[in-house]
Amino acid sequence: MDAAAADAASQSAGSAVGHGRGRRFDPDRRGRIIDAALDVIAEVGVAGASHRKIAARADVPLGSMTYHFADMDEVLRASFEKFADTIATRYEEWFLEPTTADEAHEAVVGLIHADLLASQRELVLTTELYTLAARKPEFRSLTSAWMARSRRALRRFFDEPTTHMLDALIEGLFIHAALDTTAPERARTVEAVRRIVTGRVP
Amino acid sequence: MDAAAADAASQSAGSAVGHGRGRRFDPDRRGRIIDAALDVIAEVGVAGASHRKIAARADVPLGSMTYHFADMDEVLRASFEKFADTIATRYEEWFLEPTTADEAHEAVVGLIHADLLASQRELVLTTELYTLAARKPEFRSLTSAWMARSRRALRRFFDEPTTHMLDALIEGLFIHAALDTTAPERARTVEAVRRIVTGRVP
Amino acid sequence: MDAAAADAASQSAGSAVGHGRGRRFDPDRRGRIIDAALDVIAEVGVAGASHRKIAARADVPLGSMTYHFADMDEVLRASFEKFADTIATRYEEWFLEPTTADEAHEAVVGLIHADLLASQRELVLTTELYTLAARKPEFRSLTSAWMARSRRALRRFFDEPTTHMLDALIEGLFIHAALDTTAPERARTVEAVRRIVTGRVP
Amino acid sequence: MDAAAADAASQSAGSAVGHGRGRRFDPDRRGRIIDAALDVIAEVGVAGASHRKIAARADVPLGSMTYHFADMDEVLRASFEKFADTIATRYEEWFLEPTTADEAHEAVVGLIHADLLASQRELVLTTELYTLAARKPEFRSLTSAWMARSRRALRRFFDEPTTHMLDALIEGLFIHAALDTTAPERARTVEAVRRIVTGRVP
DNA sequence: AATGAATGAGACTTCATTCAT
DNA sequence: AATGAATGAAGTCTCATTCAT
Repeated sequence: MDAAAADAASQSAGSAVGHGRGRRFDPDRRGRIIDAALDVIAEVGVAGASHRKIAARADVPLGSMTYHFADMDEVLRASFEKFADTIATRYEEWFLEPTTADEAHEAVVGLIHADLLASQRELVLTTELYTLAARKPEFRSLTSAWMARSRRALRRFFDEPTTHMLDALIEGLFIHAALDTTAPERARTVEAVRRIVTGRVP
Repeated sequence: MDAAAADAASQSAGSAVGHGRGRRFDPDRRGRIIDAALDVIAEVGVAGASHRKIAARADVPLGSMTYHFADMDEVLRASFEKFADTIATRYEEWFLEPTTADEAHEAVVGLIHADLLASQRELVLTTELYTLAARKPEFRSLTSAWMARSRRALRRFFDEPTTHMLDALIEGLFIHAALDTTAPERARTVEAVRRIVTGRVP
Repeated sequence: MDAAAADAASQSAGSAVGHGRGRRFDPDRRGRIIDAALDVIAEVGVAGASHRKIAARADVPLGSMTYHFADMDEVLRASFEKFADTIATRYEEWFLEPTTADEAHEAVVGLIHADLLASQRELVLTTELYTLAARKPEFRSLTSAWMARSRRALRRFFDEPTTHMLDALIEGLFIHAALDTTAPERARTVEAVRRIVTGRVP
Repeated sequence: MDAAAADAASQSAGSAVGHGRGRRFDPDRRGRIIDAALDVIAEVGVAGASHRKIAARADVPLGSMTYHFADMDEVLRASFEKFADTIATRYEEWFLEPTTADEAHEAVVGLIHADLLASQRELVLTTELYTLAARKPEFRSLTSAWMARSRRALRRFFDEPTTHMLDALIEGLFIHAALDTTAPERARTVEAVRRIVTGRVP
């Protein structure tokens, strides 16, 4: 279907405009390549992603890949930049709603048990990014900035140290929920968050 | 190297004649391939690992790879099995020393700030395994078993729910310490652990 | 199941006899290899057949292949020898029944429209043998002997020249029936045989 | 046809520069690969043919093979398409000359005893194609179309049923002549054709 | 007599990148 | 500015055969 669509497009473009060359104006081709890259990575991993697959998915000529991005690393960087931005934005929006610390507490629990856990795609992309960042320090600016935004969102409700602890706890609960074969218990999440949040004085 | 291995083999064979089914020349070739695979993965990632590279590193013929492992996935599975076992064992040993909850508390903090953080290799291998597990459920038995062993080690000192929370907190602190560009503060780790551990009653 | 069966067999042999070695008495191992080879060739062609596949199908150790047969060509030769013999025998039996030329005429038509056409396996093996014989003269002794037996069966009812013509006609009708996408018409077969058989004088 | 078109294209490209899409360096590379493939198949069979051998024979880089053909099956299909077309064309030309049924009768006999039999290469390629068609229905469109063209050539001289019978007889005589170790007798061929052709009334 | 272990060669295929246009 | 064609390198995997037992 992708191929057929491409054919149809180039043919109709050819007959209508009489230009011979494929699509002339494609203002967001770069953006489409990035979206396609994330799709491909979600499906086959950074390990399995290739110029060809991404180009095919984006319905873009293969030569276009190296035209827009010097090499694969640049594709990865741009893609994960967008991914981290998307998730961080969602995170921020998630914490726009609550107004009290108690509501924020609820929101944190919900974050782990409702939202993120649901999406296989985002779990995979997140761990792929972590792997990249673990290996290549230049990707840590992405993870670092992402964490900073997460904490800023929490900071509205909690003091600075609590924010850090809570952010780490969320991370750990999320990872374990995702990679453990036994389902997490919500009550435990509630309690853990409570301990971090209210444990201020011994 | 081949020569050395062969020598060793023939010697051990010599000492225990008629042992029965011992491999003829290279008794631990499988094991050496696994070690080599972990080295290669640590260096270039699952994405960059290949039969060729692993075989070269293990100093075995290329054909030996698919003789010992049906396909790449089997190599990965065996390698990460060993890796997870190694780390889990170390974790257990780490918690053999403390005898009181307070000492255990210290040990937890030390775990994050002293030991694991130090090793780039282990950070990388851990995230690679997480990525694999995120994508392929069959790898989750590894991560799941690993987590179970970690919790069992903690269980000597803490009740069941606290064990779970603490384990998740450790995970999160570890990940954030590794992927954040700003160094973690030890005091915050101490305090976070304290809140989880002593937060038993509101 | 093949694997399971093999396991079970070797285990029970081991525990009952305490011999350690795999099956001791396997008087018709050669024959089983040949049968397996024909199965494999029918499935994946001479092109796709390999020692490994045949050994696996025969439930025989790989090393057993080169023990019983010097090389692949010998396997092929023995296998097609058996195949040609099987088919020729069936052919002979087919012509044991008719007693008059008219009945033989019927039998010829039935041969093409009922029997051989039905079996995909035999069609495939036949063409594989023809291909082998076309390329390697040493396989022509097989095809030649097969044809001779076919003609001898027909010779009971027809004179020598007619026998040759009829045999060729049967071959051609069979091939065309098999490789044409439009089904053959029985009436035409009947008429063709009639012309060959009764066309003795102009 | 491919070859002709390509030639025309490269010539016109030379005479009318800027024609647009002419291939850059090797206008009929695809065609040359096909020819090489037929050579290789004729020599070592479909079983022995490989990308490497064909590429070497065509003097093109190995990577060029999968660039022009998605996989080996596509190479085979294109090659046998060309082969069947070549032979069918020759067949048609062979029957362009005779004008009477008697001359056609002569031509049929000559076909078997003079022309096709002579060429080991064509015998081999023919049986290889039959083998392919026997196994894979998608190759039967080739054999089927080939037969249809043969019959059309005969149809000029004989009625429809006779055409079918004659075509099958030719096939059978050809196969048997090729795969029998005893040479066929021309007189018998003459007589067989006569019986089919003149056998109209009993 | 028989076989499990082992391996180098080579199978098909995918790939990132170059190049001429 | 943009791209279709092309290719050498490397990918995974299968194979026939050898070898020590």
